[in-house]
Amino acid sequence: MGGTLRRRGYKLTPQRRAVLRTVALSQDHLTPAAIYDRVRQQHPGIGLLTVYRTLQILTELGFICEVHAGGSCGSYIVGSPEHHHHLICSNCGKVINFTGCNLSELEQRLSQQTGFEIESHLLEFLGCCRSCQKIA
Amino acid sequence: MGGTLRRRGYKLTPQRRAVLRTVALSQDHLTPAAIYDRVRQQHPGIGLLTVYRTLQILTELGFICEVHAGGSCGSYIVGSPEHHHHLICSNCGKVINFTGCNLSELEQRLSQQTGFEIESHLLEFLGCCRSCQKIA
DNA sequence: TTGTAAGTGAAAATAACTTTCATATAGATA
DNA sequence: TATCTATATGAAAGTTATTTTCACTTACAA
Repeated sequence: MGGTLRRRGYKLTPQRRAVLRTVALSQDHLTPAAIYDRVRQQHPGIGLLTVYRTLQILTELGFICEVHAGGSCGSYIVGSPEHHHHLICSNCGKVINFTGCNLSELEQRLSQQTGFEIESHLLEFLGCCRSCQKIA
Repeated sequence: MGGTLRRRGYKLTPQRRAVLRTVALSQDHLTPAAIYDRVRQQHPGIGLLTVYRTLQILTELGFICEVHAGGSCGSYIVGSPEHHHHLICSNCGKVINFTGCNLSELEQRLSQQTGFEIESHLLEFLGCCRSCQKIA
């Protein structure tokens, strides 16, 4: 983490470490406010503003990802540099990362049909995880 | 529109008609505030609150869709009852609807691998439309 | 035509996020 | 290791987005 930050001109501060740690330790996606609450338990002085700033940088660097499906807009989950997507439990918020979306064929078709130059895609699945199925 | 609303216990008011009309006439995705501004030109008395409420109902009924990709969270575009997805121009915001996402194979694989019961998916492409390519 | 469930708009409240700025600190460099 | 400076921090205030409450109004079923 330190290396990646420094390479981009950012510094590795205890606050940033704490924010990433908090997101990484959570199974489910968290809002900035929820992250703030958790980080404060270990790091009482931190400001919500620092959390916002840090989330932005960590997203930019690919350490974390924002999720959208199921009203989760503006929540964050730990990420990985490789291209991947999210499968989100609509009940408990648990997120599973997966790779192999295989959308290049569809992208080509769309590009041909519309003349768009395709840059990226957003793909998320919403479902009910095994433990929530048992409860329901 | 009226029939669908009534069937669900909603009423067809001039405000609702105006909001849908505004979204439907736009090529690109609009925020609630932008919709409010446009609707007000034809319908000065309308409140922003009514716009919010209407957007919620129209989304629920499938007349409009919310888009997410490229920081467009909380913007709306006209929709259609059939299953479809969006291709969004990252420059001008223009949205094209398309069908045939063909994700059932991937859904099955994920379901098997994770035990999730998959409910839905969110798929959006971001690109640069033909007219914006010329300008750039 | 009338009754009523649903809808509206105003105002205020809350939530989400950003700006500004003085102070503090990571970490490069001497 | 000490110093220096670009970057980061936190407090406070400001802005934007969204929701709640409530008294009044209206669509539309009977």
